[in-house]
Amino acid sequence: MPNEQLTPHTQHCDDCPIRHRAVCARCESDELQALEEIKYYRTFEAGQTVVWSGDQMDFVGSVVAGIASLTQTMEDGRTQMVGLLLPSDFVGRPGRDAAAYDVVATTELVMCCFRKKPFERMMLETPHIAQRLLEMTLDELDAAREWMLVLGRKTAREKIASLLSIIARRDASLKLVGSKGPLVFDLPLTREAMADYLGLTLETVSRQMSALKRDGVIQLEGKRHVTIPDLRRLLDEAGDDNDGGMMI
Amino acid sequence: MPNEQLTPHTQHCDDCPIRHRAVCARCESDELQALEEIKYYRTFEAGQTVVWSGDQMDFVGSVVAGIASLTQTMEDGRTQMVGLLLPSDFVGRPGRDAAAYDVVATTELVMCCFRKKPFERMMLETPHIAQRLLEMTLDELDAAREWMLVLGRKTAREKIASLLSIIARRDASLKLVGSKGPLVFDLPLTREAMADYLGLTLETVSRQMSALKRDGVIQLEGKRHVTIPDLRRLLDEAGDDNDGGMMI
DNA sequence: GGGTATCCTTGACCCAGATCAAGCGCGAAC
DNA sequence: GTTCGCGCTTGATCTGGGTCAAGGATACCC
Repeated sequence: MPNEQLTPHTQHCDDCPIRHRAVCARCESDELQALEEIKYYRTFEAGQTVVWSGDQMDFVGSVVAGIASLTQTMEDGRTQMVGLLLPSDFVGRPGRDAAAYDVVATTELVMCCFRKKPFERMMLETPHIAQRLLEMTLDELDAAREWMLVLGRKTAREKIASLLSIIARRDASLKLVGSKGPLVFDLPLTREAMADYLGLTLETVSRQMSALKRDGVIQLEGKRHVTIPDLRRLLDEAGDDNDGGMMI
Repeated sequence: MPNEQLTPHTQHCDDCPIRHRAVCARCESDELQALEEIKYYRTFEAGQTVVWSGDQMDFVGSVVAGIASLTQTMEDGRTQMVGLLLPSDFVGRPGRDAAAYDVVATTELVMCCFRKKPFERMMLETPHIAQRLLEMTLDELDAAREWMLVLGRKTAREKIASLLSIIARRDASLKLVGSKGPLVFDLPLTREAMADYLGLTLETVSRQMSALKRDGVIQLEGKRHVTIPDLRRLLDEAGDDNDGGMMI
């Protein structure tokens, strides 16, 4: 049963929801047209694997709607999520054949894919694409490094608060909500996925979520619906010196 | 008292030791000449800070010799190293004014700096530079993600083994040593710096180094001089499924 | 209605690594 | 020589988060 919100975007770049944020953000209309010729859409259900680490990848692409995760696994089964892919994020690496990570659809997912070879050719000819990809990759590198601080030095409580504030912020930015008033959103991750992202066990995630609820930092309805009455407070709990200015 | 090895490289790009690996790797000779006009060298002593997080940065540049570290600090003093910058690695982000991290010289350090504004202008005109920077940034992103697995899921012993194998490998690649025979190198990091990189305390680092020595995985002369009799063994200890093929 | 599967919570206990503390080795300064 | 300081090691103890185990809540299916 395909979600109504997810199906309409399978046509023209002009009315694509990620038009101004994805790799194609800087493209002129003729460049878009060229992209349109090598693109195709794919959808995945929650839980489906998009690519397996080590597999041949003959496409790269953008997340149009939904959330995917990038995961690394050790032989003994320990796993670490190394990236959360939100709408407009880029998947795959031009110039590389095999996928370096497992990519899994965390929610229902729509991707705009480009055949790899033609895309690589276009990158050489179209500076606008390479420029935008560089910018996005630098942003991701910053995010990865911020996450290294979370993984290496923060307590379980701070880790949870960090994750919640990241999700709250990007949610507010998508909904274009001002920074005033309580933030409300649905957690797109299971407790286990949160644990994999934070380098914790799911039991610890559950306990700390309960603790933050008990202390009034968050409110929970059901297991997934979260209200943040005071973002400032949450950011303090996360240990961020950051003032929470929506810097997107 | 400047080190003999470090001074000679302050002249022409042609005999620069990182000519074929740095941002300039793909540049033609005319492009190099343009770069040469906006470049200057700076040297730092071990322990000196190159830039403070948040400070205005009016240059970007490459590490020519020595090692620098990228560090993030929380208000309460907890610190996490988020990158180890080796010769040819790039420092700074085009299009950003303020430094996002502290950059500290871990050993004596030589940097080839470019004035930021002219460099940014060149990047737009010279695809070879932007292309190479993209490639390097993607590599760094992979390294950061590999490190997220280390920080999030590995034990102290595995963390130490992971760090040693990274240093051993890049050292072998610089010295162009074959993968046969024991690897020998000097640790460029104090125990405290290792701890900051690995998300551990320096006591734990010390204990695990002693344990790896006791178990014959490494040999130590003094505190810094390390011999790896069997790289395969070290990689097993690191929990890497990786077969250690020198992929540089 | 009952069965069962998934996701989550909570409790009891344990252990890897943090913390606190003492002391070693060695080079530099005097 | 002695003293100092720094980087490191090692021991004793503590504790945050892991592990093991037992349910609870909700949804779906028969």
